[in-house]
Order: sequence, then structure tokens, then C-alpha cells
Amino acid sequence: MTGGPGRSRKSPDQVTIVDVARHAGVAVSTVSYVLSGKRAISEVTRTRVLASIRELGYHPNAGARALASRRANTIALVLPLRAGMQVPVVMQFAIAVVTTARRFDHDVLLVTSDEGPSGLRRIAGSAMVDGMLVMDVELDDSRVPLLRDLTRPSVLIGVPADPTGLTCVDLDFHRAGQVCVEHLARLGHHRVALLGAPAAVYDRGTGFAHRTRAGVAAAADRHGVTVVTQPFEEGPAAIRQELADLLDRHPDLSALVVQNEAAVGPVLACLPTLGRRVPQDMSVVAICPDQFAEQAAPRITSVPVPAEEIGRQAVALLMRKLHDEAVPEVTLLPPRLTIRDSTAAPTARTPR
Amino acid sequence: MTGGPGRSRKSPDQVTIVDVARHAGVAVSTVSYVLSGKRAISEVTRTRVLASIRELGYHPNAGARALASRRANTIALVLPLRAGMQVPVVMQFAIAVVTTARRFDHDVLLVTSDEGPSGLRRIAGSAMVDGMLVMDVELDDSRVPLLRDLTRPSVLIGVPADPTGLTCVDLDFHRAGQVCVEHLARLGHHRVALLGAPAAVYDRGTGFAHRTRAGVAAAADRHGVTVVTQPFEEGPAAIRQELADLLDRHPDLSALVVQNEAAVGPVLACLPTLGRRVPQDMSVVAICPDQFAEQAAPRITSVPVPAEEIGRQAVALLMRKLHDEAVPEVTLLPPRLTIRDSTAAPTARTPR
DNA sequence: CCGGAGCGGCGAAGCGCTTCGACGACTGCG
DNA sequence: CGCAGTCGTCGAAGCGCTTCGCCGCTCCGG
Repeated sequence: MTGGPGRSRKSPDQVTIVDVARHAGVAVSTVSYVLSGKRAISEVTRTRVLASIRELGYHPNAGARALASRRANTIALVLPLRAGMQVPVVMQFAIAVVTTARRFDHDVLLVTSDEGPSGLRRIAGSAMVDGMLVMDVELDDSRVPLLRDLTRPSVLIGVPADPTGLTCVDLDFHRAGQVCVEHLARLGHHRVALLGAPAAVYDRGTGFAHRTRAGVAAAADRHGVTVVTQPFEEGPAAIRQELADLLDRHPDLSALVVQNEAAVGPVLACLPTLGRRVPQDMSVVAICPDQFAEQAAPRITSVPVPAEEIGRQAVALLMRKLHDEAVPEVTLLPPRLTIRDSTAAPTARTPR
Repeated sequence: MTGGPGRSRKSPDQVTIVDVARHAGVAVSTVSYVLSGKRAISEVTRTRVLASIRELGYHPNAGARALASRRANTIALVLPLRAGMQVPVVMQFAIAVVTTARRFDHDVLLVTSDEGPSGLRRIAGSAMVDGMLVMDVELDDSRVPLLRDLTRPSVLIGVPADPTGLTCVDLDFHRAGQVCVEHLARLGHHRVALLGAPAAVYDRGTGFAHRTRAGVAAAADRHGVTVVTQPFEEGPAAIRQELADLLDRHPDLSALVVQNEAAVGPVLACLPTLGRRVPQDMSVVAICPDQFAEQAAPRITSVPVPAEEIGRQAVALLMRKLHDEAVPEVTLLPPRLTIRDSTAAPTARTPR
């Protein structure tokens, strides 16, 4: 426990590369090369070293490795912690990121933006991470100029207004909006409402909300569909009220596109009480996680946000940037519409 | 860019402590002591050094620091990634952990359990983290013996069957169950059902589910209340069915305790269609996040899981362990019942 | 007037690892 | 038979930081 006079002051439990080398009867550098594979090592030596490693329970010291190799084998995942976040999606995403990063032999440092840009500076400056994944990027995000300056590569989830010099991944929300409307138009709907995120989300300049709205509008235009757009606050009471008002003002609506996870359940619950059965009197398409769509009654036709896929892609892109490979500035994942039980052809309801 | 002959091969952007020392005209060690405060430094020197640091934009290299000081200033947050997790709670918790850790000048490494125990070994062995927070601990958790062996301290969220030698934090679910039943008993209810988590969660030996059940049973006993216990699967269809069955078998139930985030909404939605208005015909108490309880219609009397508080406590405890302070093995947070609109005295319904 | 105790600062020895250049021992070829 | 070219291994020089021991001051009491 005290460490005899010979052993200086090393803690007893820490096995170092020196111990491994001694145990295997080779030089320290040989052990290192066995581990990294950066030089040829004879099969016999390699197995002997690996055996020693296992026997001693050796784990390379991350700090020393980072210091010597100038690579931390860690990436940062920068989460926002604002209200109105899509919690399950974020979680799914985070898990995909960790899992994928591990596959590339990297770990993930969890960072929140509440320290502001200085937090990013600190992380990057201290060389704790080799690169960073930044979530929930807004159209005009204050972190973007900083990221452009930083020496470490980064990948953004979400697309800012000007993606020049950046790397961004996201669902193609514009197309997602289109796909929803096209589906409804094909069914014969002509009057559609988009129930969007809370107004604050639009005001904040959140890309996905704006892009979806644009996509919906574009497709509507093209297919002769009229669209009413309406932000939607949270809370079942507010939702009920807003929905009632909406139907009051536009009694001839026959379909809804809902882009607001939290609203999906309440909307479905309210519609029958407002005299609209789903899907007979009102079709509903949602942009929300599959899990939500599957569990609702009726099951909802939806375009899921492929959080897992986005996470994988983001990590993969970051890894390529770490290897100095060129990557596209914007990667948009194609939306996939899953048709379930909440959409149908409209039934003649009010005479024109 | 090429690094002149004098500057050897250091990357141009990395400011080191040597640069700061030179700029401030002091020794490297002096800069270090200014930063750590471990030795007295004159005010004049300290300000000069701090000025240089700011001017040069110096950030200590985390790897070097960890190597030399043998402390990484990082803690691991070990998440499960099983199905049936309480996603919003986990998220809340994670954010609280990161925020609190930062307050102690630590960062957070996000780890998932899918690598199994070897993942924990790797993290601990590589000295990337000084300690770990392990979430979602089960009664008989395979990670527990490992944690006991590890040299690095850890704090568990959840309490295993035998917490000896560990440090655990959790909501006092036993008392939470009691509190719910006591509230109902006080209102005059005599026939209560506990709608629990999916059966798999019980089978898995998840502590909070078992403890709640025990607490409910104990309080029921004491107050002369009869309790029906029933695991509840997910998905609105299943829930509706199970609820209908339950009411069929026990038509005289006048109150429900729901410990199943995902079931709260559907249950509330189903009850009226089964001829039970809330709270007139059926009182409902839930153990779920406040957010859910507030947004439901009617707003639900509930005991929230204080994720944020648990996160803060867990980090605080871990920090104390890092400083070799003694901490209690089990810290149980007292449940707080918030009375809202979903509970009332029972109305005579079926004649005895 | 001198000895001892702080104070404030310096220099150097690592922390555990990667990586570069060097160097024997083979190989194959002229 | 000799020389160049691998191949496999070694030794040593850092990476940027903390920390220990030391030293020259100044200040104080005896």
C-alpha cells in the first residue's frame, strides 16, 4: 500500500505500458505498435504482448495517449437545453451517437450550450475532444460563426441559413412537408391545415419548422390545395381551444398536418369531441417519431424524424472530417412516409 | 504554417503554458500555481499572469493536466438503453448532471451500458473519468459487483437489493406509494388499483417498481384499503383492453394509482369511454413527471420523480467521494404529492 | 546583530504514451 | 560473395502539465 522505496510513488493499481513491456519482455514502443498497428510486428511477439495485456488487465491511459498522439479519441455532443425540445428524439439521437462513436473507437463528451460559446471554446481549446456534434442548430445560430473559426471540425444537426464552410445533417423537412401534402392531395383533400410548433419556435428561427412550412406551401401550390398554417402551443387545454377555433374559422378543413410531437395525442383526442372522426371526417398526418404514431389510436400516418440515422450519419461525417476527407456541406435525409390508419379520402361533408 | 526551424513541430494554434509563462515573464510553475491556487502567489504576479492568459487565449490541455495531476476532471454518466425507459425523466436527469458537474468544474462523458461491464472497465481503467454515475440500477444488477471492485468511486441512481459498500440515490418510491394511498384513503377510498409498469419491468427486478408496490401495499394495509395490483403494458390499445378488463373484474374500484408514464394519457382518455368520469367516478393519482400531470386533462394529482434533484444530489455525492469524504450508502429523496384535479372523494355508486 | 520562519518564485523531474530514427538480422539479387 | 532492401525491434525524445524541493528575500524575536 505504501509503495516500497524502489517503486517510487506510483499507485498500486495502475498498470502501465511499461509493466506490459516488462512482462512480455519487449520494448515499450513495441507494445505501442502492437496496439496501434502502425508498424509491422511479428505474429509471435504480437500474441505474447496481447497475452500480457490481458493478463495484467492493461488499459492505456487516455490522458497520456491524448497528450502524445494529439488526439483524444473523444467527440463532443452539444445539446441545447431549451424548452420545447423534442425530448424522445433527442434521446434517440444521443444514443445513436454514442453507439456509433464507439464503433469508431471514440467516446462522447456531453456538453450543454448553457455555458454559451465559451463552453465550446473551452472544450475545443483544452483538446478534450477531436471534434464536435452540435444539435438543434437554428437558422441564425450564434454558435455558427464560432464553429467556423474553431480549428476542430464539427458537424451540425440542422441547417443554418448559410451553411457555407460547415457540415450539416438533417431530415429534409422541406420534402417532408411536401410528402405529407402530396399524400393528402392524392387522397383528394383540398383544404389542409398545418399545425406547427409553438410560435416561439418559429420566432427563434428554427430551421426545421420554417422548412416544413415552406415545403407544405410549395406542394399545396402545386397540387391546388389550400393551406392554413397555425402555430400550436402546448398543453391539452390550449390545444383544444386552438383546434376548436381553427375548425370554427375553417369548417371545410378535411385534413391536418401535425408537426408537434406533444400535440399529436391531444389533437387526436379532441377531434372526436369536436365532431370529427379520424379518418372519416378528418385525415391526420404527423411528423413525429414512429413510436408516437404507432401508439396513437388510430395509428397515425406519419413521417418520422430518423433520429438514429441522423446520429449515425453525423458521427460518420465527423469521422471523415477527422481524417481530413472532404465531405458535403449539407446532407439531407429523404423523408419516408408511413401510411397508417389516420388518413383516408375525404367524405363529402358540407355542400359547397 | 511550416513552423520555422526554431519552433520545432508544434501546431501553430495551440497556446501552451510555456507561452503564457514567457509572455508574463514568469516560470511555468508559477502559471500553474496561479491557475490551481495551490500556493501563494503575489497579487501583482497573479494579475499579470491572468492577463497573459486572457490575451493569448490560453486553455490548459486537458490530457496533459489529467496525466500530470492524475485527475481527469470528468465523470462518466452511464445510461441504460433499454426499452421502456422513462425518456423525459432520463433527459431531465442527464441535463441536471451536466449542469451540476460543470459547477464543480467537471465534464461529463456519456456512456451506454451496451458494451457491458467491459465498457465500465475500459472507462475506469483508462483514467478518462474520476468517477461514475450509473443510472437505472436494478435490484440484482450485474454491474454492481464490478462497481464495488473498481478503484474509482461511483454513485448509483436506484438502489440494488444489497447496497452495502455503495452509494445510491433515488426517490423514496416506497414512501411515494404510501403517500398516494394515504391521500386516497383520506378522501375515503377503499378499493384501489395500482397500474404499474409493464410486466417485463417487474421481472427484470427494477427496484422502483417493486418498492412502489410494497409501499402501496403497506399503506393500504394500514388504512384498511384493498389493493389490486396490475402490470400495464404499453400502447393505447393494450391499455384500453386491460383497463376494461380490470373494471369488469373489479367494478367497485374507485381510485387508481398509475406508475407508468406512458399509460397516464391513455388511461385518462379511456376512463370516460368506460363510463367513469375523473374524478367523480374514479380518482387517479400518478407517479410521473409534473409536466405530464400538468398537461393532462384534468390535471393529475401526482408524485413527480424529481429527476433534477436526483441528478444534483448524485453529482454532489460523487464529488464528495472524490474528495474522500464519507457519504451515506443510501440517500432517498422524500416524495412530494401535488394535489390537482384528478382526485376527489368517492361518490356512492354501487350499493354495497 | 543574528538565526529562523515565511513568502514568492524557480527549475526540474516526472505522469504514460506515441513516434521517429537507428540498427541488427535476414533476404534476394547481381 | 557482397550489397541494398526489408522486417522487426529498440531507445529516446518529447507531448503540456503538476508538483516537489529549493533558494533568496524580508521580517521578527531574542
